[in-house]
Amino acid sequence: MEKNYDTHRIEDQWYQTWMETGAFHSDHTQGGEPYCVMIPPPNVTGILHMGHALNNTIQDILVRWRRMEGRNVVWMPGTDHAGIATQNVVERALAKEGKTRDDLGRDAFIERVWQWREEYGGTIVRQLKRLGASCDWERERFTMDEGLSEAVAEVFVRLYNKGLIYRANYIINWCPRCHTALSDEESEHQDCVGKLYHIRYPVQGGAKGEYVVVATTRPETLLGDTAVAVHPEDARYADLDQKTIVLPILDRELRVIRDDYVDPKFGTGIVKVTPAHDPNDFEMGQRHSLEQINVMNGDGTMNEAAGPYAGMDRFACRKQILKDLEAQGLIEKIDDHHHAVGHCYRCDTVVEPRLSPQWFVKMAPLAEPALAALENGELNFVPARWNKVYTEWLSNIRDWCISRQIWWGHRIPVFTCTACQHEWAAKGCPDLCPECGAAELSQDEDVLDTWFSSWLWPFSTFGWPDQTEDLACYYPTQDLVTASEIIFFWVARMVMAGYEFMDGLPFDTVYIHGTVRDDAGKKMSKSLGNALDPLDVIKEFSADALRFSLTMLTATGQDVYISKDKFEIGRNFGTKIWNAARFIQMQCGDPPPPASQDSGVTGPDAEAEPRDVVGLPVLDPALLTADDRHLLGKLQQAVIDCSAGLEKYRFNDAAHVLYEFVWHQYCDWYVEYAKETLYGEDVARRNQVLLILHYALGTALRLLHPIMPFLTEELWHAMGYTATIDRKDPAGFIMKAPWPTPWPDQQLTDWGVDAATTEYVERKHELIRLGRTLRADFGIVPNKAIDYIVKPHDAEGATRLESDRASVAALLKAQMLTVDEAFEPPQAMPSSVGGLGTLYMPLAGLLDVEAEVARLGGQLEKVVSGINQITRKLSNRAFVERAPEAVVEQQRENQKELMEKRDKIERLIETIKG
RNA sequence: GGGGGAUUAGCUCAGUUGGUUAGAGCGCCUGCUUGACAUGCAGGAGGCCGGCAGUUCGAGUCUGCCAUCUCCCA
Repeated sequence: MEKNYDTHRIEDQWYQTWMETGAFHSDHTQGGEPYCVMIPPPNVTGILHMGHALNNTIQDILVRWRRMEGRNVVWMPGTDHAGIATQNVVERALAKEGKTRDDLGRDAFIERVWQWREEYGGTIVRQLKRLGASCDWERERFTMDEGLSEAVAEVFVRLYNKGLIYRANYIINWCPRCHTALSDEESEHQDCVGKLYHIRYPVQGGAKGEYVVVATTRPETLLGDTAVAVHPEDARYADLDQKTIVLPILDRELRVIRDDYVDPKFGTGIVKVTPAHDPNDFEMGQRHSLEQINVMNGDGTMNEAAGPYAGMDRFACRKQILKDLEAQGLIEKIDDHHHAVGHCYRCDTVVEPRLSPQWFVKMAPLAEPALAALENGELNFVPARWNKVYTEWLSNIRDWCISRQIWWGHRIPVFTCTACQHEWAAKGCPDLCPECGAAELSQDEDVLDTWFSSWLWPFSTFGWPDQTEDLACYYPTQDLVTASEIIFFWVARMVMAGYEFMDGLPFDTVYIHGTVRDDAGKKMSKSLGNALDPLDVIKEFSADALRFSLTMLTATGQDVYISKDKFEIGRNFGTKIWNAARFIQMQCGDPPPPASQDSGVTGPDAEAEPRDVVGLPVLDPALLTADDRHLLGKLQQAVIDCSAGLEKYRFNDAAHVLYEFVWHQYCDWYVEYAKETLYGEDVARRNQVLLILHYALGTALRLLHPIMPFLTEELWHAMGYTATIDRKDPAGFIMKAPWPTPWPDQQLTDWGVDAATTEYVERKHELIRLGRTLRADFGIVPNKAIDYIVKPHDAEGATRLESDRASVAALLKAQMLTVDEAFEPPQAMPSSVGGLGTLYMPLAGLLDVEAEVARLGGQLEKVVSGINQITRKLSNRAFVERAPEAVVEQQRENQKELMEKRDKIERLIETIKG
């Protein structure tokens, strides 16, 4: 093995091999319980960002883990057509050529978008591959594919015929830049400091100069006012009921209406009503049969109805109108005002509420089963707090505006007969009117919201409306992994579609992960310029490092704060594992492995026997030391804890378990103990230790594979843990190896892995640390050989230590280590008290008595404060009486132990003082 | 305005149903080119667990209020 491993070559090579061998593919003919995950389809215009990296790392962990467990796994990949975003991108490209989409015409423009997609649409998919995502790429889908388009049309026609789709003149969110309606979810509210303009509206027929004051944040909309409103019980304006108001500038006569909507405490308690430009005013207008006057064009300029302002941009108009009102003395005052303003989620333009004919889906009937799914426990969010968010939204659901005034997307399949005006929905391209048989038909010009195809993703991707065998096999899927931002956009709607069209929910668990932020807590975004490009991180650190670091740092559902140096965690860990493996291989004396022809990546010698690290290791209990047993116990615990972490979606816990086991238990302690044996003469012992080293490494590699797929696959082969020499044989892939399971208790008992041994080794570690600290405290360089004496506290410790002397001596770099239960220091010497015994470090020359007393005094202080705490508890009668027996007993034991330790330290101090 | 989340070591964060003397990584200090690894090894310092009440034998953990920061919805 090479001293440093070439991450990029290895990662590229393994991904290619996995792809070539179809390792990610499965279908209904494969055995095993199905396990299916639907990728949240990224936008085809998208570029991989850290959010994607986290999202897909988590999915890949789940998928690779379940695959190793023997499940029949499909991870369905694909992209969505991102109607508005993609159209924007292509329009921008056209603009550079000095053209608009209208110059091309609808068909040519769509052709152009497809071209763009062919050329650039694969970017994010390639990036996901760099990350190591084990998607079933043979199944890759696109929401504009023929099959998915058919599903969209099928669904539209069904809902239309059921009466759940309707067209209405309604106030929608209009993006004046994209020239299209947006759904409520696509209009993002941002807090803005605006102005609240208080404007005087003269009263008709009142005293001269009588006026009322209305407050508005959008003065330009007053041109569309058709009434003013007050609260029905607001006595202040009782005299207004018989009067009318004059709209400034246009001199339109306005009715005074009374409506509950008006908050008498806000502003002056009187509001202007603009039914065509405000959702609340629209509803008031409905209730009072008010005229709707649209004063704006689709591009945000004022139209003819705006009179003198026709043709001006809405914001220019606002300025001018204020100027004009000011000139007429009609501005009462202008206050600063904080409010939330809708912005287009694609282009960040201020959204304009606008009256226009749009298509809607009636959501209430669809929401019912989706709500029930949560209540009856069929559906679960992890973490559970998202249950409430989902429930709230569904309980107050509003109809979904699904029409978009753009060209790129699924065209609304509604046709109108020119002859008889019959309107109907149909799949495909009907030739004749079903009513009158005329051939002159027109199709609705609008296209559907992109999410109208995404909400069908869990079944349309398997060929629905055809009842395919794969659909029957994999639907419903199991886990959905996504971010909270799209619970409304996507998750809830998929559940609704599942019940409506598949008679059942599309997945049972929704894991919601946090948002990736920069280390200042800002959401990472391209426009803020704080984005870390995952591809750069992969280049600098490796995909494995990116994945491990993200996993380790992301606590369940919490936001994760990232900066570049965080990825050192994963890189360093990878290096550590590589070197541990390299060390073991060096001990085996295997001839240097030959470079394979194509990749130059090294593998095991063709002559070498494969090493089985999957089956039960054949260990001779008579040859096992306490350290061996301790490690086996720790390995067992790591297997249990790692699986438990994954089961509970606590990926950071799983990562921590593996990090702690590999780095600290395996490398820091076991490998160091092992060196004594490996460099020694006892061949039987040596083989035993090598077997454990290999076995533990092999098991750790399998546990790590879902998080760090590349490094583990490479080492699996380089270490010869596969039965096949051929690196392209899937049977030899770690990704196909079985997931480690705990040994039966009896096995551990047979090996002598028990609590007493584990505790002994923990205490031995403590003793070694004490010895090293003594060294450090007395300025003795680490490699200077010195003597130590241990005085064990009891006979059992004495026996264990005596037979284990060599291992302690080695790790203490001791020239001689004496175990002596009766030891009494002939002179004052540095010492420390541990759980196993008292450790002495004889020093040549005189000891600084005062300094040593102070040092031991420090230790004593800690112990005494511990005793005080426990004693306080135990002397509390209520505690002893009411706390569980086991807890009290534990405290008593701790107290006893600490007191013994205190006594020993005190005696040491006495001795030294002489 | 409604709802959620956060507040623990200098920094970034764990801490699952309340129960050992509260942990990790990074950073910091000291010493090490020890025959896997300086992307490393050994040792060390560093915490009134945001504040105030309450429940309890016992609170970082549960409840209420307050403060600060953040997100979602209107």
